[in-house]
Amino acid sequence: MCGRYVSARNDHELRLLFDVERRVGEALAPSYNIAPTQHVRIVREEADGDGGAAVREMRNARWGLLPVWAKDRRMASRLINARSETVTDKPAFRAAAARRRCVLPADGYYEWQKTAGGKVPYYLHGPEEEALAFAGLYERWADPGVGGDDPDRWVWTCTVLTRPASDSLGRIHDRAPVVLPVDMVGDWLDPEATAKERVREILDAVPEPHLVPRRVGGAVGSPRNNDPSLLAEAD
DNA sequence: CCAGACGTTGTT
DNA sequence: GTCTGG
DNA sequence: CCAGACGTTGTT
DNA sequence: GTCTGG
Repeated sequence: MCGRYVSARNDHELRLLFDVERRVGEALAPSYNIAPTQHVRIVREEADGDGGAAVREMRNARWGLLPVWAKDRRMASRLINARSETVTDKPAFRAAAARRRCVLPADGYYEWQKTAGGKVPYYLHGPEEEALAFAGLYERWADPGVGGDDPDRWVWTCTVLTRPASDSLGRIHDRAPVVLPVDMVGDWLDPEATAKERVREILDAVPEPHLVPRRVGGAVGSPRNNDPSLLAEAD
């Protein structure tokens, strides 16, 4: 699965990598230890009302989806992942699966392998440390505790899709994030693709990612630790 | 009809 | 919001 | 995901 | 043990 990840490139590099036309909101610092509920960068497309090309934008969102009906923020930390097998049907996700798909730019993610001796953290990353595109969903949640004219009323939230882990990754953990190949990002973000069958078709076409595991130190456990040394191989 | 859930992971 | 369970 | 808290009363 | 916060 994916409960902690790394997105260490700056806004400028991500804009180039993901063909982002506009940046909405303030730049976000790179992070080597993103935890649920924190702000992350997402890439999405805003449909052009006149049938023209959609505008691809990058903005910030909180990690942990809040469906429109959530009464408060507490649900978010349990909706950090959505199973790709059922995402088009589950009440919490299906509206977003049809109309609010996004990508979460990443470099890799952390996974804790359960062993007899305890939990062992790994960092899983792309070959050649290439950038990854996690398939995600987002929502705009109206905070009932904030007045109707306050811009803080609208909270953008997001979640990462998961899938069964491939055999090699399965030795560490049985679920993995859905990683989109570069040439599938456009399909995933297309706001015109709203049919459940089309969304399923795209997901079913995502190939198994080739990710490289690296054992890392225990410091990654605390979200307060956040620097490049977290990625270093442990002995 | 209204009330209550709506999710994932992991562990048992 | 929408579905399920009572 | 892991880490860290987990409570009340009353007073400032 | 279980929930909340990051």
